[in-house]
Amino acid sequence: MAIEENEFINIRLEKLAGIREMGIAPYPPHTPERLPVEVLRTTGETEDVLSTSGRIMAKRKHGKTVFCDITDPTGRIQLFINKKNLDEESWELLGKMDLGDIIWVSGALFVTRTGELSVRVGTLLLLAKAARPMPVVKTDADGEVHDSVSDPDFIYRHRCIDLMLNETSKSRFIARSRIISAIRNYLDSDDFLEVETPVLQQIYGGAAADPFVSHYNSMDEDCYLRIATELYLKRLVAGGIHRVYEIGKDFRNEGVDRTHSPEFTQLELYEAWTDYNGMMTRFEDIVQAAAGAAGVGPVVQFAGHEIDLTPPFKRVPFVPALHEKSGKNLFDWDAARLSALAAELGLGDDIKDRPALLDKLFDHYVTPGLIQPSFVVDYPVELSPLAKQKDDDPRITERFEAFIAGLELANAFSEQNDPIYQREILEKQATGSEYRSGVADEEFLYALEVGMPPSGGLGIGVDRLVMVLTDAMSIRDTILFPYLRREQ
RNA sequence: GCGCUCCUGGCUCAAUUGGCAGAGCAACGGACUCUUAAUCCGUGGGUUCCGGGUUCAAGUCCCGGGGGGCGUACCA
Repeated sequence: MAIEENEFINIRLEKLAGIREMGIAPYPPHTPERLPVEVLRTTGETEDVLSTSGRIMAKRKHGKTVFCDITDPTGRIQLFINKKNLDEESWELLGKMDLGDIIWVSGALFVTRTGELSVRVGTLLLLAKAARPMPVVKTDADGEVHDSVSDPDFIYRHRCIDLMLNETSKSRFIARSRIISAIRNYLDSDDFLEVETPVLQQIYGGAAADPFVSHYNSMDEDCYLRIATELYLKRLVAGGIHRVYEIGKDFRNEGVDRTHSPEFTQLELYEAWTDYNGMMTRFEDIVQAAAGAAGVGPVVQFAGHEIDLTPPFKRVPFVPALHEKSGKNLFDWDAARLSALAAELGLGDDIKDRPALLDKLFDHYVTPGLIQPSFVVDYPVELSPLAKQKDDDPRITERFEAFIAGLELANAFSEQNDPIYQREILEKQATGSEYRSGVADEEFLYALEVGMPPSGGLGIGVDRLVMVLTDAMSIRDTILFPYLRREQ
C-alpha cells in the first residue's frame, strides 16, 4: 500500500523531493553530536557554539528572520534563524522545512529582546523530514487551547501523536514504567525471584474467565492464552522457590469496559510460610512503592476522590459488611430468597446460584462505599476455589480483594494446599467448562500432592494500579496500545 | 451482547424548524530582520463515516451497515 494521498502529505512529499534535488539527504543515518535541550537551557547565554536537535513545534516567519521552537524529551527552546547567519543552501532548506520536521542546529545562545533564551543558528541540518502533518496545539492569549487532540479513538490509534502533544498522557506512561520498576525493586530486594511461565497453555486456569483459543499447527492441537499465572507459580512454590513472582500479560476473552482490557498486566506473587495477612502487608508496601515511583502520595486524586494511601488499609469482612449495609443477614438466606431480592433490586433475574448472588449483592450494597483503600476479607467458600477455609468456619475462606474508589485492584488468599480437596474442586470446575473438556490441571495437582508449604498469594492488576496513581478514568489510558476494533 | 448517544476540511468545533456547508488553527502565495496564537494582504481545501429511503429540498428526518463514547451485562 502506498502512502496515503492527501493535500498536506502531497505538499510535503514535493518539498521532500526538492530537498533531494538540492543534494541533501532528508533522512541521514547519523546525528552529529548534540546536547539535550535542557542542558542548553541551564547553560544560558554563551558565545560558545552549542548543538542540539529536536522536532519543530512552531515556526514564526519575519522575512529574513525566522523563529522556530524545537522540542526534545527534555524541553523546548527557541531558535533564532537569520538569513545573514546562514549559508545560502541552509536558508533554502529552511524554506522546505515544516512543523514536525526533526532538525539539528548549532549556534551561540542569547536572550532576545522579549527575554527568550534562543539559539542563534549558524548551522542547520535536517535529520528527518515529516511526511505527514501533525495537529498543531497552540494556546492563545486568553489561555484557550486550539487543536488539542482529544478524540480517544485517534489517540489510541496514533499514540505517537498523543505522546507528542498530551503531556498528561506522556507522563502517565512514564509513571507506569516507573511503577513497574519500583514493584520489581521492592520484590527483588526482599528475595523474590522473578520468573516467566507459559503464555501458551494446554490447560488454562487460575481464574474463571473465558480464554482466547489458538492452535498449534505442528502439534495439531488447540491451546489457550493464559488467563492467569497462578497454577504455574504455585508449582514453583512446591518446588522450593518460596518467594516467586511474575509480571506479565494475562488474556481474557471477555467484554471491554472502563476497567477491563482483553489483555492486561498482572502481578502475581506467592510467598511460603505466610498467609493472606502477609499478603495485605505486601499489597500495602507495593502501593507505597508504586506511589513513590509515580511521584504521588500519600494522598492522591482519583475519580474525583481524595484517596489516602497511608497504611494500614481498612479491613471489611465480607459477611458482616453485607449484613450491615443491607440490613439483612443475607449469608443465611437460600438461593431462591437471594434471587428474589436481586431481581427486586434490578440486579437481574437470571442469576441462580448462591455464591454469584452473594457476590452481586455485595457489589450492590458494599463495594460502592469502598472509596478509601480497603481489604474486603473472608469470602464465602464458593467464591474462592483456590483459597483455604478458615479454621473456625469452613463456609468462609481466607481471601481478600483490595478496593480503591470501588475499583478492584487485587485478589489474594491463603493458598489452598490440600491436594485432595483441591482435586475435588478443580474436577468439578473442569466438567462445568466448555473449553476444559473435563480435564483438570493434573500437573498443578501433582505439585500439591508432592506438597506445597502454607503460602500466601497475591494478584495485582497493574493497569488498574496505574489508573489510581495517575488519575486515569479508563484502563485504556494506561495501556500504550489498547485493543481496538479493526478500522474499515 | 443489549441500551443511549456521537461521527462535518489535517486538528478543534459551528450550521435556527429540513432551506446556499462555515470559523479558528494548519496549508498555499505575497509583505515583513527580535517574534512567541507573530502580524498584515490574498488563495485553495468537503462524497458532512458508508449504503438506501422520505422530501421541491437532508449534515439535520427514517431504515440498514461501520467506527467511537457512555451506561449495562459477562469477567469466582
